[in-house]
Amino acid sequence: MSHSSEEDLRVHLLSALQALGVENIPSVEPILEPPADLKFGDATSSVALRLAKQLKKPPRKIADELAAKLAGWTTSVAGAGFINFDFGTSFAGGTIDQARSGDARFGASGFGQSVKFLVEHTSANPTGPLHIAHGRQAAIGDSLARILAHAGFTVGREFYVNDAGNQIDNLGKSILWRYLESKGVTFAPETRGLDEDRKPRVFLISQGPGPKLELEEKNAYRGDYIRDIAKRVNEPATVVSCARLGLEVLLPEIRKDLDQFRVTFDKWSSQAELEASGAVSELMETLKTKGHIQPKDGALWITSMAYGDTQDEVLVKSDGQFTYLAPDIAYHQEKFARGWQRLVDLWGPDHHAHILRMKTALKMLGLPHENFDVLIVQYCRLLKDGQEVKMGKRLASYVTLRELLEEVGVDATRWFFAMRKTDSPLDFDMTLAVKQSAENPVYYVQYAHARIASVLRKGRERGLYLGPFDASALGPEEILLVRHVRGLQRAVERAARDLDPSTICTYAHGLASAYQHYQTAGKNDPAKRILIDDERLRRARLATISAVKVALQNALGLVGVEAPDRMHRDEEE
RNA sequence: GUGCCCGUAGCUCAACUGGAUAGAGCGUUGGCCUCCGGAGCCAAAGGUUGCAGGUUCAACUCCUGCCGGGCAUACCA
Repeated sequence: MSHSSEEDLRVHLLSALQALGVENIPSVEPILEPPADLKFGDATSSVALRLAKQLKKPPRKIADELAAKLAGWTTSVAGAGFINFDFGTSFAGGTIDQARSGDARFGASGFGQSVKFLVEHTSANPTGPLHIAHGRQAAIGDSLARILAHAGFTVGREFYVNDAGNQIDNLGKSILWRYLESKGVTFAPETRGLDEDRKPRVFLISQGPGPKLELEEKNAYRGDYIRDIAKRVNEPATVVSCARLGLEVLLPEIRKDLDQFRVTFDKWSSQAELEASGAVSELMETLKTKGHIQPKDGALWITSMAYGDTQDEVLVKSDGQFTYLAPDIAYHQEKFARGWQRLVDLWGPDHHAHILRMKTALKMLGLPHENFDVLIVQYCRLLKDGQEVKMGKRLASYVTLRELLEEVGVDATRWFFAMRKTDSPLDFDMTLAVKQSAENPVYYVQYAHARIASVLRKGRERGLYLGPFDASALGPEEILLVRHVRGLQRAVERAARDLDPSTICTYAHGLASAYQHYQTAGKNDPAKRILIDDERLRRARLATISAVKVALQNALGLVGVEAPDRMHRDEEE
């Protein structure tokens, strides 16, 4: 019982291996692993399987020999030759203490070694309200930042504001268009030339006297919010002044939505400011000096193909304007310059092809491109009444994040977005989420937390003692639960390593399920009730479930979901 | 054409980077509330992990080749 840590076991196991005459131990690592199933024990080793060839003995025989040399440890040999270790009740008791005293920090880890890790996400064009695809990016990006921080990284969260470029010009034109309309100016469509798809380009042209405005129809923002902003336009109205007004109105709205969604940022980086600082021009000079720029057809291209990219791309258009790529490269260069050691961006699937381009550009600049990752957050299909709702910023009808939150709530929305791997498309069935909200998986986890809170509450109401406990009173059912609790740290580390918040959802659901099973067992068997008369057992059980409560609360917190102490079902009909 | 991603139960997805009997939810069928919250639990049914080879003690996982699907391949951002 004196041996309680994995480190101790590892040391013993190593000497046991040497005693068996094993050479080159690194070749059979890992010698200790988490068990495939928690009922097997606290740790497991499959070295015997890997040593069979080297030692020319059957795995089970090797396992038996190893186990015999591990005096003081509770071992069992199972399956093809696995050695399982049971660390006993005092170890479990220690985990409970850690959970209860660690509180919000429980499950944290030194995995990240304080490496400075910057998460850039959402970065929606400030040309309209956030819609569902942005919501998914925000949910995943924010959860990822929370997870990385818990895993021991020093984390920054940044929103890149695309407040320069064509789309801002189109925003200004769209507002001016609606403003002029409200002043009685009429617009007539006019067809001119062909676009890249060989379809006619249609322009809206202002008629009659007064200021002239031409707006390509497909570039027009048409939402009602444009009309609302147009009502606030002051003279003299220009495309530039309208664009500025649009940004002044829309950015705070975006911020407000994200705030309500429990998503916060440390910095809002402005593309316009970046360009004004001269960083983009400097970047162009650097690339030219290094010989990575080539003029073609009046434009300036980055010769990324020479660095293994699949194609070159334009940085400066023939009209002298930057494409989005030039400032974006400068922005990433700046992130490293500000001291961030690892970068992760969350992008929409339409940016897929640009991952390689950005990595190549960073490589050309001599920056650590291997420390730059992009998560493609796949589109989210919104279903309503069994029909797919078409989305798109330039369509008049789409569902905004705000509308979604009003109908479904923050908790369910955040969970739903985080529960799937980022790279897989997601079907969000709104009708189901609203009408049958009780079946949403997030409630299952929250319910487990509320049930624990309820039992603890009952205990207090009856004046029962909830303090220190005797770990030796922990039974197999409690030990199993505690092993689940202890798994939080590992789940956090995995999620951080894979940059995948869904790992936490899977973990939380598993823990909730284990708890529901545990508590329900007491329904059929009074000897298994938590609030049992036997004080020694009762204290140990209350301590166990309060540790489960901490783990559930922290796991939910990592994906931005609240852990309520009470839940009330809305009666239907 | 090229480059990425994906084929696992009727449906939506897991499977802790190569380990033990491939697991959950929804749906279907059958049980469980005088009792710590039934938003729950238990049980049944449902699988040749797209196909064919290969690597090895061990393959959903790695390699090769097919088949099928998705996305991307603008002087837009």
